[in-house]
Parts: sequence; structure tokens; C-alpha cells
Amino acid sequence: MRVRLEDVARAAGVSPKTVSRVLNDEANVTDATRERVRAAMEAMDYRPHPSARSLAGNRSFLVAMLYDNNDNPASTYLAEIQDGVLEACDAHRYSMMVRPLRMRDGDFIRRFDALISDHHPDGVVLTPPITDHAPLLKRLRERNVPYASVSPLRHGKTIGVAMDEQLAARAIVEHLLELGHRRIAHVIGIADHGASRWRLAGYREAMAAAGLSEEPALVVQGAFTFGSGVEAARQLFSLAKRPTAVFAANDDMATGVMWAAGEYGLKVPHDLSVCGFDDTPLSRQLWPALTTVQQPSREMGKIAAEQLLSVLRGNPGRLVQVPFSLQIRGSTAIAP
Amino acid sequence: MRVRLEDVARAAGVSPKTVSRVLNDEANVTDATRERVRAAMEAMDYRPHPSARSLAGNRSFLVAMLYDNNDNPASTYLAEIQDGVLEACDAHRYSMMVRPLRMRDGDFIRRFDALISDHHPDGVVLTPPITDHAPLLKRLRERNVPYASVSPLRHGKTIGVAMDEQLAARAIVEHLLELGHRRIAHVIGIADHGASRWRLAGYREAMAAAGLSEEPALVVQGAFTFGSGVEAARQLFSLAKRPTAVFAANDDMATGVMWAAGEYGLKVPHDLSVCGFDDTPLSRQLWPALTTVQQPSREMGKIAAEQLLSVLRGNPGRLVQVPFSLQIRGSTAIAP
DNA sequence: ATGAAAGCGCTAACAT
DNA sequence: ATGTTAGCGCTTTCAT
Repeated sequence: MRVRLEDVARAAGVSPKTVSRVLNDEANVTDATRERVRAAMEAMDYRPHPSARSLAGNRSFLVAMLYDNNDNPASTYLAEIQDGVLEACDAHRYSMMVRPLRMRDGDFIRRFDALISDHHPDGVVLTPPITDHAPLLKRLRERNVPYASVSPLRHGKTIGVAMDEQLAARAIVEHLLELGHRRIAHVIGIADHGASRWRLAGYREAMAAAGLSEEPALVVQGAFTFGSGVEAARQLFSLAKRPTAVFAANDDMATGVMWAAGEYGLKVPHDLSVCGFDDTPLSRQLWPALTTVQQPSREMGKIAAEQLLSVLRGNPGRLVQVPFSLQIRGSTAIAP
Repeated sequence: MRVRLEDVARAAGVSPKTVSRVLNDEANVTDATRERVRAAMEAMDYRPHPSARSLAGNRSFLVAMLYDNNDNPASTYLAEIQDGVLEACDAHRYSMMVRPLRMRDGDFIRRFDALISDHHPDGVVLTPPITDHAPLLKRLRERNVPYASVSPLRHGKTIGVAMDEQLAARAIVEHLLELGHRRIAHVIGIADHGASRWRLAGYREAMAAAGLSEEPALVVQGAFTFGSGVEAARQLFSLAKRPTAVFAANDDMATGVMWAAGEYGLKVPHDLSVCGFDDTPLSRQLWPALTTVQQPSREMGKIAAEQLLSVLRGNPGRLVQVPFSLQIRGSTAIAP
């Protein structure tokens, strides 16, 4: 049958409480005893019963990852974040549950409350755009649920992980400028997402620094999808004075731009340079491959979870900055 | 503080056991009592403590969804399955955990064992291609863990959900035949996946039924990715006698084929008809939109989970067949 | 540094 | 049809 803590205690010749101390890395156990208990656990392949631990200790060893399955960024991005969070949770013997929530639904907060009441997660990982939902953040604080965010908009006391997206956007636009482009267009993502704001700001910053005044017709609204990239590009290509380069706020839209370029007989990169953001698998599979910004999504998920787990252990947590890296590939070239 | 079962019992004027009976939909409670208890639960916003239930009842109310994050189909497909499974679990007040496992790793089975020992899920949902991993299926049976599969290869006594992919593939090829195409190529998915086999078989069946003998050069290997679709298409377009239509085993590869068509100056659908399989969001965003087979992934995830939950309740489970539907769109037209 | 006793919130087994 | 009792496997006091 199941090996219990009591069995380990008997085998190691100590009391159950001592085994419990070892299990939870608590103080007041001599190294010798600790070692003996560890050996017994190992030998018997002891697995603590999560429900028993949770019931007695009043903690669930459970982390919930919240995402928006309605208004969300590309599913591949979320899948990578999820994998990273899972990796960190596994390493610390926490389990993870995923919760799709629709921010736009009226019962958003109620459904969140139900999640907490029903499952008692010890903490929560927030992914964009949920990271910036003010009522939710308020509720989390009210209910005293620790949380960590991936790419939150407000970098106050929030813990989690972030990348300097504005700087990255600026860098990629500077790359286009160095190639001699002057008429550089930008396709914006969903309006109120932090990602959209930062990338637009970086674009503006680079253009201004180069002494170029913003041309409103070159900045068009998209929605992070391939289709919206196609639409946006059609608008741009219908202009009397076309852009020679397009910086789309993510790879899916950039792919749409490249697609539309084909429709208009524009050769990428000869007639038009295109770049994106995210470095999705797709970006490498395109021909020409897409110049983009690498965002280490999986790593970011892992870091966010680690910061949360640190807080759960009573240690401090912080907002970790991760570096970006430009992936210069075939879709960008000297301006025509 | 927390409302406990005992509190509800007191409020309703019954014993704890009776409340427990109501909570678990057990017999031997009069309708009147049941109603009174229900009302008390509602009034007090009672939430049973999952760990206490699990510890005392020796069941976890937990379902684990296994997927391969290495060799997997498109992440959007998995995300949809996941959403469906989650929906069903929620409805039955089960929680769900996700487990990425790498089938190709040596410790695959060991990691599965750890999952069971550490978390005690009441059941497991298998997604392709894990559905067909013989050693895993064996282990599941040995450990007596109920499971349901999404699109399993062997339809023995397996419960879960399936779609007649071979028939669907045949139907879509017949659609091409009706348009007058004779030189129809097929791009195969990852070799040992059930999906690849069925779709290839359907292609062959349709071609044979039309009296066309198979031309080996028209059947090329892909790997379910956009890039592999591009590669495969380049092979096909380099042929002395090009195909006039291509049926790719999924939408990502079909998109790659359309992309490659652009490189070769082939206009879709005028010069070349292209169709895929899955009806991913992408397929509708392309221009022309992709003719494809709609596979109700979210629904399939939900059904698989429901069958599993049915078994967990002690009821029979079965392999539910879901219908496919052809989505005829702009990428297919009369043969040139 | 270690242990004994009590109990977390629920359900199983056995009454009645 | 309903109630009583005794745990489930662990952690929390509080001793020593």
C-alpha cells in the first residue's frame, strides 16, 4: 500500500514530526538525523499525500495561471508561458492549474472569486493582458492572494518578469533606419495592451531620434492577428507614397504584411522590408525569414513562477528584467 | 471564517453525513431534506474543501491532461482541446492539470508514474500523438487509471472521441476531383501519427475510386509545420508535370504550400488549388481563404473529458464519433 | 533538537 | 432515511 510519513518515521527511528520537519526543510533537525530521514524517504520512495499536507497545513501547493482565451495574444505565446510556469512549479513540487477567463465578461471577477474559493491556490500567475485588469488586481490584494505577472503594464511593486519592449522596438526600428529606410510604417496591436503601447512608443522614439516627424498615415491599427496584418498592409500599400518598410507589433501581423506584399507584387525584402516582434516559430519558417525581436516567453513564464514561489516561501520577490535580442533575418534589407 | 460542512448541517438541522450525501448526489435522502440542505448551502455560500474531500474520500477530483510538447500538432489545436477539457471539468466540479511529456524522452514512463504518485488524478485525458503510445497505455491499465483519448489510433475498447478523418480526407479530395483536378498531390504529416495515416488513406481511397493510379512523386512527406509545407511544395512545383491541386494533411502545411505557390508565381486558385485540414483560425484569415475540413477541437476536448467523467462516476463510457464538415472556400477552384 | 497529542474538513462503515 | 463513530495523512501547537 501507500507509504505514509509514519512509515518513514518508524524506518528512520524518529517521530512523525521530525520527518515532517525534514520534508518541509524546517530548522531544528541535526544534519545526521536529516540525512537518515532523507535516506529512508528515498529508500521507501515516499510521496507525501498532497491533500493531507494541504488540509493540515492550510496551504494547497497549488499555483493558478490565469489567461484570457478571448482577447489573447497568439496561442503559441501562451503555450510557451504555460510550459515555463509548469517547469518552475514542478521543480518546487507545486502543482499548477490553468484558468481561462474572459476579461470582457461581466462575471469576470465572480469567476475569479469562485476559483479562489473552490481551489485555494497559494498564488496566481497573471499573463497579459490580464496583468493590467485593475479590478482583478484590487481583488487579489483584498483577498490577500500573492501573484506574479508576466509583462505587466505598471511596474510599481508588482513582482514577476518584464522585458524592455519599448527599447526593443526602438532597436528594431533603428535597424531599419540604418538600412536607409525613412518611410517606415507601424502596425499597432490591440489598443489597450501594454505590448501595443510599448512597441508604438519605441517606434515613435526611434523615428523622432532620427529627426523624422510622424506621418499619421503610416501608423495603422491592427489586432495582433494575421488577418489584421493583411488589412493594415493593404491600407499602407494603397497609399500614394508607400512605405519602404513596415514594423508590425507582432509576428503574426508581420506575416500578414508579407502576405499582402505578395498580393501587391512587392518583393520582400527588395521592394519592402518587414519586421515583427516575438520570434514565434513561424517567423523562421517564412521565406524570407522574418526579422524580429526574440522574447524568451518560456523563460519568462518560468521566472514569473519562480518569483511567485519565492514569495510563497516567505522570501522577497522582484520584477526581473529579461534581455531581448534582435533576430536580423532575410525580410529586411537596404531601402530601395 | 470558512463555512464548513458541519455548519451547513447545523443550519439545516441535519447530521453532517446527510449534508455529505446531498453534496455527492447520493441516494437515501428525501427530496424535502435535500432541498433544505441545498438551500442552506446556497445561503451560506458553502464551498467544500477539496483537500478534505480528497483525503477522506480517497479521490482527488482531479483530471490530468497529457500532451506532447515536443512532437505536438499546432499549439492552437492543443489550446482548443485544453479549453474543452477544462470546460467539462469545471461543469462537473473537477479540477484539471496539464502535463507536457516528451514521448521521445527515455524517462517518459517514469515521469508519468511520478505524476500519478504525486498528484493522484482520478483520470487522464490523452491527446495525440500520446494516445497511441503503447507502453503508456499498458501502464495506465496496470495502475488502473481510467483514461479517455482524443483521436486515438486504435479504436478498440478505448473511450473518448474520434472523427472519421479518413472519410473527411476522402471527401475533400473528391471535392477536388469534382472540380476537374486529376493531378492531385498530397503532403503527409508526421509519419506515425494517426492523423497522417488516416488522411493519406482517405486521399488514396478517393484517387483509387476515381480510377487514378497513384503517382509516387505527387505524395511527399511533411511534418505538420508551415515550413515543411513550403519545402514539400517546392518539391512538387519543381516537377516536370506539376500538380494542379495539393491536399495538405493540415492547415499549417497548406499555408506553406500557398506561400510557396507565391514564390513560383502560381496564382491560387487559378493555377493551383490548395486545401488543408483542421480549420484553424489561420485558414480563414488567408487570402484566398483555405478550403479545409472542420475538426471541432474544442468540442472534442470537452467530449473526451465528459466520457472520462462518466466513467469516474461509475457509468459506462464510449468512443463518441463527431461529424466533420467541409469548409469550401476560395483556395480551390476549377482545374486550369 | 525532538516528540505527543490534537485536529484540519470531510467521508466510510456501520449503526438505527 | 438518517445519524454516529472513526479515521484519511499530514501539520500544528505545546511539551520536554
